[in-house]
Amino acid sequence: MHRSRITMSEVARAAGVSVSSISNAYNRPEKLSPAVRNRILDVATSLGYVGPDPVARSLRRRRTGGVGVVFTDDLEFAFSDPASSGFLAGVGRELMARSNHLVLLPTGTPDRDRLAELDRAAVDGVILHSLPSRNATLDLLERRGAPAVVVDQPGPVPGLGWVGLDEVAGMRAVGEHLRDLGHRHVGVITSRLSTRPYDGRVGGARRRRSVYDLPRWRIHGLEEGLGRTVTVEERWRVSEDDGARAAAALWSQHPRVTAIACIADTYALGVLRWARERSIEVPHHLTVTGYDDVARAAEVGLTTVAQPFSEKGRAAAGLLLEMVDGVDPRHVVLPTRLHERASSGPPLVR
Amino acid sequence: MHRSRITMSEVARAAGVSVSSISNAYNRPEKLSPAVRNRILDVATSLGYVGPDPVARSLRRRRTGGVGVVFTDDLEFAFSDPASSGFLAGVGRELMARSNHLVLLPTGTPDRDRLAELDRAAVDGVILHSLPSRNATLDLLERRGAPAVVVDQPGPVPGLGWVGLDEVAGMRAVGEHLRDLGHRHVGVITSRLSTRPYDGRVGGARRRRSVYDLPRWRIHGLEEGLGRTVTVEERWRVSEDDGARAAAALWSQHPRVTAIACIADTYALGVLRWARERSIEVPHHLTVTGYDDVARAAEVGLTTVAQPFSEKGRAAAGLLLEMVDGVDPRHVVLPTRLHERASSGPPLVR
DNA sequence: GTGGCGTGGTCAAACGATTTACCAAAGGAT
DNA sequence: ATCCTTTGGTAAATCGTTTGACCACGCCAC
Repeated sequence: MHRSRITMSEVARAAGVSVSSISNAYNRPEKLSPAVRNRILDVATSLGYVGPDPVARSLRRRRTGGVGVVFTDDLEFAFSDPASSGFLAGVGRELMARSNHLVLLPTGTPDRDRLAELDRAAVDGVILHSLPSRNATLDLLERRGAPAVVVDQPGPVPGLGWVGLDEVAGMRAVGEHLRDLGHRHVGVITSRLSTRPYDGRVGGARRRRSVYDLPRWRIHGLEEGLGRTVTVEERWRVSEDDGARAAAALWSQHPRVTAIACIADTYALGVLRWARERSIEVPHHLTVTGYDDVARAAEVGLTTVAQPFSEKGRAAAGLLLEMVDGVDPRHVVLPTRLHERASSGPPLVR
Repeated sequence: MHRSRITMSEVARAAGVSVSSISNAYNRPEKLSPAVRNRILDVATSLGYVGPDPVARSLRRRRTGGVGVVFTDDLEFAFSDPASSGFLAGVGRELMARSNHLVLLPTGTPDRDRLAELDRAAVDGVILHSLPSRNATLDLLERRGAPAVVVDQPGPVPGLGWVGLDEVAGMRAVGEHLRDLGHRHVGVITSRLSTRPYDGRVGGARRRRSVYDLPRWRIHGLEEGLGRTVTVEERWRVSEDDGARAAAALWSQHPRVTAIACIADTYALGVLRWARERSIEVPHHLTVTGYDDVARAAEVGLTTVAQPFSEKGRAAAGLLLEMVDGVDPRHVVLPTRLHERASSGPPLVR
C-alpha cells in the first residue's frame, strides 16, 4: 500500500547503515551478511516499515507488476457472464501465480477515451477482450509498441500477442452434427453483427460488413459444417438478446425450420424456455444447439460447444507476461469441443 | 501504460519550454496561455508522447488512483458467484465513475502473505470482502492506518470503513414469514461455520465459535424471527456445499421438518432440485427459502431475501475514496428485502 | 611485500513526473 | 515616473527506490 509514512532512509539511519543496504536486505539477501540483514529487518519491523514503496520501486525498476484488462462490455455483464468471468478468472489465476496483479481498466466506449485510460494506468501491458474488430484501438496499440494481447479477435495482429479459439472448427462441428442428423432447414440466432442495433433477417451484405467477428466466425463455421452436400434452403439470423423472442419470430416466419443453432448458450437457453412454454418438444419437434457450454447447459441437456474459458485467460496472461519480459509476440490457438446432449436429434420425417 | 519511452523533458526540449510547462499543459491548463499549451500538445503528439507517466505521477502525487480488492475465496468463485460478482461490479462501476481503477489483489490464504501482497501493491487503499472474522488481517490493517474498508464483517472496526447489510433483519423477516405461515419444525442449511470442514449437526458451542460471521448473523436473525412464541423443536444445520445432499440428510433424519431455510440461494436451488427429483411438492410438502435473490431465484419462484449487491460495492468504493481524501472512516448499513414467492406456503396440517 | 580475489558495503546517479517559490514583463492606477 | 497587480512561465527540490561502479579489507599464494 502506498502511504507508508516511513522510508528506507529512515530505516537506514536507525540501523546505522546505508539506504542501499536496506534495499539489498529486501531485494538481494545474498549481498548482505546475515547479521546485518537481520538487524535491518528487525529495525524495520520495530519502526513499522512494511517494505519498499511499490510506486517508487515501479518507477525505478520500470516494471509495475500489474496487467490491465480492458472490457468493452459493461462490468455487470463482464463479471456475471460465465464466458467473461471464466476468462477473467483464468487471467487472474495466472497473474497471481506469477505474482502480478490484475487491473481492471475503465472502459470508455469511444475508442479514444479507452486508449486514454490505458495511458493513465500503471500497468506493464494490457489484455484486450471481445473488442469489435476493425478497431481503431488496435491500430493505435500496435503503433505504440507497448505489450498487448488481444483475445477473440480476427486473425493475429502484427506486433500484438494473440490468443483465440478455433471458433470456426467449433461451429463447424455443430454444422456437421446437424447435417448428419438430417436437418435441412436450419435457423440461426446470433448476437448483433454490427454496432447499430438491428433485428431481423441478416443478408450477406450486412454479414460481410460485420464488425463483431466472433459471431461472424461462428456462423461461417456453421455454414461450412452444414456443407453443400446438403441443400440448405434458408439460413436466418435474428439479432436479439432474448433468445425466446428471437425463436418465436423465427418459428412463425419459417415453419420449415427443424433446428435452431444459437451462437451462444444464452440464446439457446431462451429458445428452450420458449419451446417448453409453447409445448414444442425438443428435440422431437425442434433441435436446439448452443455455444459456450455454460454451467446451465449441462443441467438442461443442451448440445453445445465448450470453450476453455479460463485456459484462454491463462494463455493471454502468460503471453503478455512473456512479452513484458521482452519475448516477441506469439499467438496461441486453443481447441473447442462439441458436447452432444439431449437437445439435438434427427428432424421429424414428414 | 508504463514504458512510454519518451519523457516530459524531451517534449520540453522540442517545444522550447520548461518541463514545468509541459506538466502544466496536462494538469493545469489555466496556468498556460492557450497558444503555448496548444503548441505543447501538438509537439507532444507529433513526438508520440502519450501523457505523463502514471507511475512517476503517482510517486510525486502520493496517489495512485488504484483501489485494491482482496478476496479470500478463489477467483473462479469470486467472479461467477452472483453475490460476489455483483459486488465487484458495483465497486468497479463506482471507481470508474470517479476515474479510479480496480486492482485485484492476490490472495494468499495465510494472513501474513495476504498482508504482504497488500504492501506490494500500488493502491491508495483496499476493500476487504468476506473475510473470516477474528481476523489477524484486520488488526494489522487497523494498526497500519492505511485507508481500508471492510464489507460483510461483524460490527464496525474502529479506524476502518465499514459497509454491511442488515443481515439479521433480513433473515429475521424470513423467520417471521415462516412462523406466520405456521411452520413449527424448521431445518436450516448453512455454509460452514468454522474453518475446518465439518458436516452434520451444528451445536450451540460450535456455532458460537464460528469464525464466519455471515452465516452466524443470518442464523441469528432467523431464530429471532422464528421467535419464542412458536415452539421450535429442532434447528439443524448441515454444512455442505451441495444443497441437495444436505436436504436429503436433513429430510431423512428429521421427517417432521416442514420448511427448510437456506442461508444462500445456491443451497435452496439444490434443495428444490432434490425435491423435484423426489417428487416432494413445494410448497405443499415442503417450504424452501433462500437468501441473496440470485437471478435464478426469480425464475424458479424461490422465496428469498434480496441484498443490493452492487449497491454494497458502490458504497464500499465510495467510502474508501472518501477516506483516501482524508475523511474519517464511516460506516454504512444497507437494507435487505424479503421476496415472498411460490416456494413458501403453510405447512401440511396433520 | 606485492598482486589478485572475493566479501560486504557505500555512493550517487537515475527513474519521470509535480509543485512551491520566484521572476520578468506588461498593464493600470495614481 | 512610481508602485502595485496580474499574467505567463521557469528553477529546483522532492517523491522513495534501485543499481552499477567503486572501495576497503582481509586473506592467500608466490
